[in-house]
Amino acid sequence: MTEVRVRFAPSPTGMFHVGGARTALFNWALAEQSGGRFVLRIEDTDASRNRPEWIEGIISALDWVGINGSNEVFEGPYFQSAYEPQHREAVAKLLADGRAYYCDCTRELLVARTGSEHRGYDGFCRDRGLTEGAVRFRTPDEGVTVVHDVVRGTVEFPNDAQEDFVIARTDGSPLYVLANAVDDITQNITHVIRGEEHLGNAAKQMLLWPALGATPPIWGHLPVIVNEQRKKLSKRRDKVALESYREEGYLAEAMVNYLMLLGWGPGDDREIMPWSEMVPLFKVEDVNSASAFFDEKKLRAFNGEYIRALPLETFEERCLPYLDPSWDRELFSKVAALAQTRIGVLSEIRQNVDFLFLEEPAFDQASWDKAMKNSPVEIITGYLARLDTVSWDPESLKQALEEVGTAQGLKLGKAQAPVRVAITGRTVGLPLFESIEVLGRVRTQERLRAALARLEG
RNA sequence: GCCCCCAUCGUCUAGCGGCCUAGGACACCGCCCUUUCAAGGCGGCGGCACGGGUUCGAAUCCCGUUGGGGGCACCA
Repeated sequence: MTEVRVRFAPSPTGMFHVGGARTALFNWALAEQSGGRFVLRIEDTDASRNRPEWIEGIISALDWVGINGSNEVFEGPYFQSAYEPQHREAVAKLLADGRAYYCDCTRELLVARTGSEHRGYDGFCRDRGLTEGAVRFRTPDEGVTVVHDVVRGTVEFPNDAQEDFVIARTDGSPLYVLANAVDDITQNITHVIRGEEHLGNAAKQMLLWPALGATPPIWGHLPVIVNEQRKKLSKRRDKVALESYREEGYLAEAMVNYLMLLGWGPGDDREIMPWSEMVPLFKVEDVNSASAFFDEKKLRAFNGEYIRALPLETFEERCLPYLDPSWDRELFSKVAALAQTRIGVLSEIRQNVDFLFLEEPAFDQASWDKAMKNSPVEIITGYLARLDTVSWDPESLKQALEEVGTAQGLKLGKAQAPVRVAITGRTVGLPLFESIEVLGRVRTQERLRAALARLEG
């Protein structure tokens, strides 16, 4: 069998998004498992909508999920704009072969003639023998065009519903369907695995490939990823940029794992699985043909798993970007392990440990009110009284508060609340006595006194 | 309007004619553990859209209905 050559062909018209990442990953898995090639082709032929930073974004996002040139499977990136001569050549060939013809009908003229916005082109210029204008591909009038799709099976398109579509503008510049097919042909692509929105293009390209003297590739159209309204993820409405997830503190490994499971499963009951184990198991044929909802809750759960699996030191390093540079690294190290089981996204590290570094804990009134319900003054005063002499370890610190609580008829669960808020500013957080131990005697006393003042003030 | 795709718990999926009393995961709800919150353990809730066939037998095959979605540019 010939080498598998897949491609991923994004157009740089915005932030790179999760749907694109999944498509890329599926292609990447295919190439990697077969020892084939993954071709990255940037489809930058719409200059008005392209921006260099979007191209940069695509490359760095792919790199983040593990798709990059350090693996020999990777080929490119190629830029579609560089191949315009070939595209024009193909148009010329189609024209010369009589497979395409010039057309000078304007949109308005066409609508006027057919009496409908939706009837499509009527073939008016087919035999007018024009020598300039837009170029249309002559489609068959009867029969069906069959697309054999690895995820959907046999899909038939009636030819009478297929208009003679435009392959080059009046100014001679080639259009997407044509350029895309030409590039796939010249780059020897064997499998075109892309989003479902291209299924209609496959019907056109199924006609184009043979007309250009090539055997059509194996097609595979992946289901779209949808939002809670079951609509295709949109850059406008939805949080789709891979970069934003990365910034929030999602680990690439978790994102990759989650994305692969959107429409595909390894077949057994496992879900958390490293890339290396998914690759040999992946089959496009097994990809679900129904659209899939992007569930950030589940992504977050996956991310939590991956965060907890990190060696402590690695975890600390990964947290650094979310902490102030001025914050003492050693101090952070003392509580990092306690925080590791408590966050689902790296950025959440901050609210867990900030009390250690801030001059004054970040109080919010609601937490304060909630915690200062049961004899807070007595508790804090009582605890303060013991802090001068108590042995400074979690167990002793706990015992001391327990006793103070008992004196007020409160169990530890209740008694710790005012102290916790006084110390950390929050009602939930890391284990209290470990936190106090790390904070230190002096700062702890200061905070308790400050809380007292606030209670009495 | 035309073309096309899709349909298993709320969500992602397993299932590819009998192993299904439909399995797992996330979410949700209990309980245990417990200094809060997590993590962990145990348990629970919850689904084959509907109607016809085919078959000894259908979540699995066929048809229809309904419901979702994608596409119909001299964009990509």
